[in-house]
Amino acid sequence: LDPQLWHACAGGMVQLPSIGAKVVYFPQGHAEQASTTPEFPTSLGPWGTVPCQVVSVRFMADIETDEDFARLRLQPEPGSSMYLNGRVVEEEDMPPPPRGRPASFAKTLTQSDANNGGGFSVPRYCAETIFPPLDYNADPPVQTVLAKDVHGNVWKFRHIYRGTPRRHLLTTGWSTFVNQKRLVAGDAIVFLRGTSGELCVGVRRSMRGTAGSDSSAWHSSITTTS
Amino acid sequence: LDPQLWHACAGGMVQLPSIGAKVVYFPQGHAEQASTTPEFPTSLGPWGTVPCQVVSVRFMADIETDEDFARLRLQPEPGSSMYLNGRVVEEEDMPPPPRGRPASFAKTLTQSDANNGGGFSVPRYCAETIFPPLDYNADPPVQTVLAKDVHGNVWKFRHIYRGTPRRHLLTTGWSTFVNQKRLVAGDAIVFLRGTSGELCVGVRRSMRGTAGSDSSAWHSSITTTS
DNA sequence: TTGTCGGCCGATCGCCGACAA
DNA sequence: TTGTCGGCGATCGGCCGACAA
Repeated sequence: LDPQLWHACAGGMVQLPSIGAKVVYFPQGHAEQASTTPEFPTSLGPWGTVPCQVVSVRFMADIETDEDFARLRLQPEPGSSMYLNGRVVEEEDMPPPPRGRPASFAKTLTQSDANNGGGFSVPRYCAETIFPPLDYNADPPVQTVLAKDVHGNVWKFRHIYRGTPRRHLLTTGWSTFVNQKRLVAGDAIVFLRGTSGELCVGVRRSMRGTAGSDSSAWHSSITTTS
Repeated sequence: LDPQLWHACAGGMVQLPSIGAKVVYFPQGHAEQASTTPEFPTSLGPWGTVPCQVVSVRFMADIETDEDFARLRLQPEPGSSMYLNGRVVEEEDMPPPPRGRPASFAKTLTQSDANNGGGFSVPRYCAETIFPPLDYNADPPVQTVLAKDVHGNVWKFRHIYRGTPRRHLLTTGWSTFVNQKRLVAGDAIVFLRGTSGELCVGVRRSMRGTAGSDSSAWHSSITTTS
């Protein structure tokens, strides 16, 4: 999964430790998610913590909801009571953290965007900087836009520039996308132009609703050490 | 669950032993359904069987597919190696097996029945003997038919007698039923008039399709002794 | 008697510009 | 610049009798 798209969907508040970073693992954070209370070794660190080192980071997304999450593999530090052995673990081939962020744009869906029968009102900035260039000499200016989601599925949208005053809209293909992704007003959509030039699309769901559901409500159990 | 509706859905080929009947249990039959191979006591009866007596029979239906099944509680016979003790087990309050079968009718759905946009062509015999009496003086003769499924849910159908030549049809409400129950051509529908006079409806799905699925492909592991 | 078909009518979907925030 | 609305044309669901198996 493309780390750029992952970060664009996760939002600017989300920061992940790099490979090799020293972190502190709170088993209690995971235990609160478990259905049965697990047993912990008695001698842990202060407040039941485990000093660790990040050995791998995987960017993933829920197959159902597209919800972003990351799987971090941790190696307990030699000094800790949880230290197992010094075996070498595989590192994922991950591009160096991009300095200049790729061109991306996020918009929270309005009622008109989410309503069936409506299209998607594309903010001008998004259409002009993220979407493929549109031939404004045509009447009306129209093109087909292809965008790949986190699973690699390609979605097809009709992008038209029309109305008085003129505005950018996604029409045909949009309602299918909304229905398949089960988007509602308040959810956000992310468009991103990758370094390879291809257009990607992601979703970020609003908080209300799925609390108590299966795959939601995960909170980080890791804190980065200074 | 009404035993009459259960038998109507299961079909005439299905016979269940009565309470108190002597049966032979084949653990191997169940073992083939298990994900892991279970361990059996070494000294079973011939071919690994267990002589038993039926102590309870429960008529049940899958909450998702309406598929009929029965739960039989067995007591190993005192002579068998599996005999545990002589404790009394509860008997379900079950009406005595009805001698004269209640009025019921089953029809395999045609393409026209299962197609969206189509209604359900009611065989004359079913309409005249199972459905509530229709006022043929009205023009057209129309009534609302209510039928209860295995879960107690009530379904509403518009029953009309029309066309040239005249025939009985279910129109409004039918497509909703087909969609909710996910019926396709080849599946069967059962109408039954219970002894209390109320109309019931059940489904019997065709064999092809769900093989390999979760709740299907159960075969009996019990044989009645002579 | 009843399965399938085409006709037809109404409901819904979805594209459009008008307007105003 | 863009969110919402009413209009309206295309499509679809679904009720109908005709016809034939």
